[in-house]
Amino acid sequence: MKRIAESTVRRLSLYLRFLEDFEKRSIGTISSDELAARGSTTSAQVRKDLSFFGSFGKRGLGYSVPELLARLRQILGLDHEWHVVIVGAGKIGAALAQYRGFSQRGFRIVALYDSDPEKVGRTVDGLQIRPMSALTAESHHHRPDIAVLAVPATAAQEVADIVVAAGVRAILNFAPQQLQVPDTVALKEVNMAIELEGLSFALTNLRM
Amino acid sequence: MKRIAESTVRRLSLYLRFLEDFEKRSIGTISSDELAARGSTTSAQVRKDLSFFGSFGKRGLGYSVPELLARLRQILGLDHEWHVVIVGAGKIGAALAQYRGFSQRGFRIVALYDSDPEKVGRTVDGLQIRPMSALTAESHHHRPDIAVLAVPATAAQEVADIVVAAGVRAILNFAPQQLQVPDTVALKEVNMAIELEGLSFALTNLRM
DNA sequence: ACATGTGAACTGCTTCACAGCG
DNA sequence: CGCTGTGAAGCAGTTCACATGT
Repeated sequence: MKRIAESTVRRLSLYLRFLEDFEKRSIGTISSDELAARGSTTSAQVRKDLSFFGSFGKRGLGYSVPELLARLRQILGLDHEWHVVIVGAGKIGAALAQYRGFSQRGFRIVALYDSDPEKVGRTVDGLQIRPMSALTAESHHHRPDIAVLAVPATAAQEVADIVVAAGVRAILNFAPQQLQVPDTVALKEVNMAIELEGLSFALTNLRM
Repeated sequence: MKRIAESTVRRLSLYLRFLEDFEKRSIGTISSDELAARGSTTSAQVRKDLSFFGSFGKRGLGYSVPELLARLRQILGLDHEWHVVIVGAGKIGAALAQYRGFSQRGFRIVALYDSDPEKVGRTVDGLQIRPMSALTAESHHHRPDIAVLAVPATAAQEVADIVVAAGVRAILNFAPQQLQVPDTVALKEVNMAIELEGLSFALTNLRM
């Protein structure tokens, strides 16, 4: 299979959301034009994105909403449950643990870790915070697929090494620190300060 | 001035961080090669990125760390303070309000709003939560440049319209909802569920 | 001699435009 | 006839390679 651009995958996620909405409104068929209008893209882009994975539409008619929905879930790997561990039970880690959007799409949070003895043992949304030192051993049982890092920048690389050694194959990093991981591990960085700086740049350079 | 790619701006933010680190370690001069090694990019990329804004280096030598630092701050618009309002004082909004990374770079949080009367009046990190209904009037006083939205998806567009009408010219949106704003307003979307789905895709399609 | 700054080549994503099929 | 699926064209971002300046 050909390599798929990250931008394409992002759009597939968006199409999935729009289709869920169309399904809720009992719309059975949708054209690439209508899907495009909902995101801010073009019908050609929609068709091209989907064409990497097969031919799901009917010429002259469009796409069956339930069928395309099922296909997209399958393509994105959302047709089964993923096990997620969150490392760092500070404000952000705790907020993520409680975020409904995750469980809703089959991301099951199997454990929450923190190295601070003060926090260990407390409960967040029905999940007891476990000591960081237990992560490796408990991973044999939980078999996490994805680790979400919400730790201080200074600890991030060390934690990343630990979760990778524990068998995690994907990392979502909220720590403001560029991580190094083997290229067998998928990595996404979310850096709120960098987003704000992008806005600062836009404010400084766009207008005025 | 030529249009600058978003990817370029992101890298400038990274260079800024690396330079701060070099400065802390009292390194006075740095080559594009050394900067590139720190991010995961190439020296040509570093030089090209900087070349959009001028010639800051000395041939045969490299870049002066303090000088390039000052230039980057200026380019990114970080040489003065921005006023930020946060809308939504739930878990994520509260976590953002307390996040040190913002104030550290000159983003001053001037107000925190919520429409829930239960939350209004409480204090988060020294900031009293104000009722959403007060946003427009208080904006005459606070003059916010940037709004951070941490509200439910269903409220996001309505809130965006309100803050735009109140004079905000940049929005950082954490709500899982694609926003429509006039093209005079800069917009960044942070969607954690979409990042996770990108990892799910990678796990499903990379290996196996 | 060495590292920058930059046109030129290249790579890859997006848009176009139309043939193909229901 | 309408809308998909897709090669081809167009465009934007990255990499190359070297002339230039210190």
